[in-house]
Order: sequence, then structure tokens, then C-alpha cells
Amino acid sequence: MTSPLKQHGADERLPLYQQLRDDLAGKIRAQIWQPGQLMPSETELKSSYQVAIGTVRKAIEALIAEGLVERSHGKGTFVRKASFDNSLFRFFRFESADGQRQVPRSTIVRRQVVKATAYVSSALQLDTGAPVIELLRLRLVDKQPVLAENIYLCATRFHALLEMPTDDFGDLLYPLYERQCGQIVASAKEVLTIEAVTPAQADLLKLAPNTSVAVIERLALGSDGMPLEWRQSRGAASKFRYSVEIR
Amino acid sequence: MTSPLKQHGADERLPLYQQLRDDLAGKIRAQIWQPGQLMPSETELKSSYQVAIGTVRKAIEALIAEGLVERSHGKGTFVRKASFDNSLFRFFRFESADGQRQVPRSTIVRRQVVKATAYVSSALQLDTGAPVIELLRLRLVDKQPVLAENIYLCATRFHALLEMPTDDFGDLLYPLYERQCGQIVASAKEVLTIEAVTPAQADLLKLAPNTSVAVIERLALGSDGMPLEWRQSRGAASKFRYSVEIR
DNA sequence: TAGTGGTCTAGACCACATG
DNA sequence: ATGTGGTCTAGACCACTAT
Repeated sequence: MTSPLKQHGADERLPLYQQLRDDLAGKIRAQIWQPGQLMPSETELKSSYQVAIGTVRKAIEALIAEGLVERSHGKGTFVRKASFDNSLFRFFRFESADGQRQVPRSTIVRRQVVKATAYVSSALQLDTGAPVIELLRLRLVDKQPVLAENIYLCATRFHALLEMPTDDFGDLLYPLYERQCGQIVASAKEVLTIEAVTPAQADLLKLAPNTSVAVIERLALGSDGMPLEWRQSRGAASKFRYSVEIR
Repeated sequence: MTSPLKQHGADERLPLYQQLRDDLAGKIRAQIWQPGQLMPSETELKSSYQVAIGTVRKAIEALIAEGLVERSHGKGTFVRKASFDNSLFRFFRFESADGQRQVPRSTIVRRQVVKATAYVSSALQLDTGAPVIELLRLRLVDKQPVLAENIYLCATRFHALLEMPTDDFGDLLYPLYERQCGQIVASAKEVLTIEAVTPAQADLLKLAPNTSVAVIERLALGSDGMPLEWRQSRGAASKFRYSVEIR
């Protein structure tokens, strides 16, 4: 029995379905309905919020457009799990010898606490010089290095990562952040550019000097929009491929 | 006074609002309602098609999601004009000396009729060896070359382009296609990769040998989905920049 | 003031998934 | 058989734009 919207301090100037959308989105963010789980049916929401069913549907359609939930005819409405750790496939074509796409293996090459540079601190909304964890990570397909990553995390928020061996980090970091630090990545912004490879990176990636690399800078955000992680990923430009449809 | 859907040979297995969407989309494609023009109001559509107003709204919402029309409260629903000739800004940062973004100037360097290669003919859905117009075009900002383009067009469909001086082509090709050949580009697919520059291209773009270029391959389609033009655009990788938001 | 799209309601019926 | 989302209807009222 959820109470009607009036008691939730919603902005009454907004359309009802928007207020409802905000309230539902809040419950998803607050993990009251967990990712992958079924959320209440249209009929339940209709009676608990005391609105017409059409209004419920408009609110849910908005959530679908934002990618927060998914509907399945006859089954119900499900909270979507954020899963974009493999978003690199958007930009790169990594294939193993048998032509399969797979999540690259990961190795943490270095882990250290450093003072945030001006750029990193502004990206993560920290004070300049605040302590950040820097991870240097290599990603491999068929044991060949394909991506080199520099990752920066607020040291206080993620200090749990300093207290475990880097070998236990596994191939995906975001589930680790969630398990060890209670930090959930909900969205991200990426910027893609092309540079000449530096000698150090060339060495890591086993590339000839002065070849080109594609650089993906990603700022990962929590569900409240707070920046959690900033990273740069570099991979050989020759493996790069991206397609769009425009109109 | 449009007649109800039954008389339009619509697929009755589809939901009503989908059938309506298809019919409306057809009228837009057939230019019965022209780009930029007002289309009939919800009330008019409701009575001419004999459906409920909610059904009309759902059909129009679908058209909005596809980017075919735009609604403006109090004014009406308008057919959207396709305008993505400047879509290169999506991928490149071209700025003139004063920091302004502007449509690059164009020069046609070469125009000739050639037999379509296997690749071009399959992209344009022509027989292999069919005659195609090949344009070599250079785009300039502040008189500096920034993009080199190879453009391929079906020679029969676009033969009007052979009968006018290339100096009169102007800076934008799609309006030219529309004026001179009656061919309207409605959408496009682009694929982006990175290559080393060829000697010929390096010369055109005034780049050092072996530097990297970003290559954008674009297939431009008519409103009926027929491929009209295939082009490759190459520009210095150093000017390249692209950003996305993911979730 | 008239016409447009935007919101909201209330309910009927259908199609899909599951036990 | 039951519950879910999907379609469709019919109409009231509001907010914006133009004249």
C-alpha cells in the first residue's frame, strides 16, 4: 500500500504522470525494487497511487524510454539491470581466434594512491590534490593486450579496494565496486578521440611507436548523478569501428 | 476527407494505431504533406480515419519517435525536414580562425562516370559494372582542406549532374540532388573507422605521409529506403572527436 | 475567441504467460 | 483460470498560439 503522490512532496506543477514517473524512478534508485526484479503491476500502481491506469502507463512508458525498466507482455514490468561494462564493443571489434566476442580478461598492472590532478579532481568533483586511487589496467583477448586503462577513483569512497589483493579484482570492475564499496554505476558519458601512442602505452599494448590509438574517456556516474569513476581506455586505432544511423 | 483505413489495403493483423502510422508515414513519403508543412490536426485525422483520438495520438507519437514529425502545442503537427548534411559535426571539430563552426566550403576536384566496383554496386543495389558518377570533393575551412570525399551516385538517376558545371554545385549536395534530380535523402547510415592516409589523400589534405585519418562511410537513403548515394569522407584523426551518453 | 495539442479519466476487450 | 501488459474507445478539461 503505497500512499498517493500528494504525500510524497512531489512538485504539483508537473503533470501527474511525470510526478508518478519521478516517484517510481526514486524507488528504483533507492533499490526498493531491485534490478532484474518484477515491479508492481499497472493495476496495483493504479490503486496504490489512486490515479487512472492510463496515467500509470504514461509514467512507465517514460521509464522505458529512459531505459530504466522493461515490460514483458503477460509477465510484468521489470527493473532493468545496468550493464554497459561491455560498452567497449560499441567502439572496438575484439574477437578471439575463433571469432567470438568475449569480455576481455583484466590484469591490474599497478595500484597506487596519488593526489588528483586538476583535471581528474574536477571530473570527479573533488578538491584539487585530494587523494585518488589510480589503477593501471590491461585488458587481454587471447592473452594479447588490446586495451590499456587508467582509472581514477575517490580514495575515501573506494578505500576498500586498497585492502584486497588486485588479483582478486576479477574481469569486471563495476560489480566489484558494488560488492566491496556499495557504489553502483548507473550511467556514463564517453568521449572518443584519436592520438599517437606514447612510448609507455606502446610498450604495454605491444604497438609500434607512433601508431594511432583511439582514446575513450569515460565518466561513470551513480544513480544520483554523482561522478564515481573517471577512466581513459586506449586501444589500437586499427581495431576501431563504430556505426550510427542518422536522419 | 480521407477514407477509413479499411480501404487502404492496410495489414489488418497489425494494431490499428500501427496501420494508421503506416498510412500517415506513406503520405509523408509521398510528399502529400510536404516537409515543414502543417499536417491535419488530431481531430481532423480522428474523423477522417474514423478512429478514437487516443489511437491518432499513439500513431503520431510513433512518428515523433522516428523523427518524421514534430508537434508544437497550440500550433499543430509538422512534417520534419531532414537536415543532416552537417552531421559531420557529430564526428569532427572544424573551427575557423574565429572559433566559429561553419559549413565547410566545397570544391569538386573531379567528376567522372565509371563502372561500379563490386562494393559500390552492392551498396547502391546496382548491377556490378553499372555506370556510376564518381565525384571527388574537397571540403575547406578557412581555405584549408579538412575533408576529402569520394562520392558515388547511380548515373541514370543522377545524370542531370553531368550536364551542369561542377562550379555550380554549391557547398551542399543534398539540396542539389533534390533540385536537379528530384532525389530526396531521408536518412543515412554511417560507419566510422581509422586508417593510415594514402599518398594521394595526404596530398589533397596536406597531411604528412602515414598520419591517421578517420574514415566515415555513409550510405544515404531515400524515403522509400532505396540507397541513393554512397560516400567516403576522410579527415585528419587529430580533428576527430565524438561523445556519447550510455546507461 | 477559436483551434491546437497535452493531460487525465474510466472502462471494455484482446493477447500473452503461467500454473 | 488468472493475472499481466497491449489496444481501443469516448469524452472532459487544461494550456498554448494565433487573430
